Amino acid sequence: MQRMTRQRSAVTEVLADTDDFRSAQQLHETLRSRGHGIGLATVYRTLQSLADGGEVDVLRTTDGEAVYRRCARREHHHHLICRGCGATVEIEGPGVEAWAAQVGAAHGFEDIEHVVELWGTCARCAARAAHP
Amino acid sequence: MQRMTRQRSAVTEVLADTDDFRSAQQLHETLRSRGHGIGLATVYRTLQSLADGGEVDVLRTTDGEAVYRRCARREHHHHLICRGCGATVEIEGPGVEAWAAQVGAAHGFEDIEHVVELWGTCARCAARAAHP
DNA sequence: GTTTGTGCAAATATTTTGCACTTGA
DNA sequence: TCAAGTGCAAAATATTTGCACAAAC
Repeated sequence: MQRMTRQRSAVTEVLADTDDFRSAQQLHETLRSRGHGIGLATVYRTLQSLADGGEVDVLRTTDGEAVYRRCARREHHHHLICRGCGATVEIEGPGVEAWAAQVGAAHGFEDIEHVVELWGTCARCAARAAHP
Repeated sequence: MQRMTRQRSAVTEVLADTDDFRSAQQLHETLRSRGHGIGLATVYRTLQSLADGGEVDVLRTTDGEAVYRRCARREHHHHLICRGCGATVEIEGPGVEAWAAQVGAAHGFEDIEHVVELWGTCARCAARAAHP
């Protein structure tokens, strides 16, 4: 129930080529520029399916756009992301998982999920901003 | 440079009446139902201005909608939010601030900002889901 | 009286969906 | 074969913006 199509492999290939979080639109542009004919809707559908399968991480930028990334670790983890270029570092929050579950339970909440992400400006982008 | 209009006070009043995160659309509906004639655009503009002034907290739901809430504490803090009804509990992450700044700096990032939010289903919503 | 705020409608932007057509297994 | 995937255009959402008008100070 998951066919390997030309489009699906093109998407995973592009995702494999970068370490950064990218929006569906950006990925679509990249795909087109590499000569793959692919519809924007298909990019969205594929990303959603990859996300459902846990093959990519999804998160929201501060202005609500969804960004995607294939992640090295399959276990749940967190990121430090550059607002300027999307460069990403996988990080781990010591004890975050346990803390989240415990705090949630303490207030009678179920199905706890936590969002822990760090945003900043990476050294390169900071330098570029300093002397443009 | 910040006039107190009928609309602005209506918005802050509604925000004062709830402890939960609410979307601009929900707030607009509430306002209309209370008889305040107010445009949706004005609700958005007012919320943005309140957020800029640090008078309300803004965050994004998993599906990208912005939700707003007037918060008890002015200092930066975190929340445990019910996906069902928006009920919110203010929480504190012991050492989160320091941890975020330190991790960011360790990777050469500047202007570090962190997003730490817990989402779950509150007891009431869980019960409602169990026997509808 | 001037400047800021508002309403409405139109513009943006992002993501989803209906449907006829392709294609992979 | 034939269910699952795709493209395109249209729809649905969420939010922003231009502009004429109203209101606050």
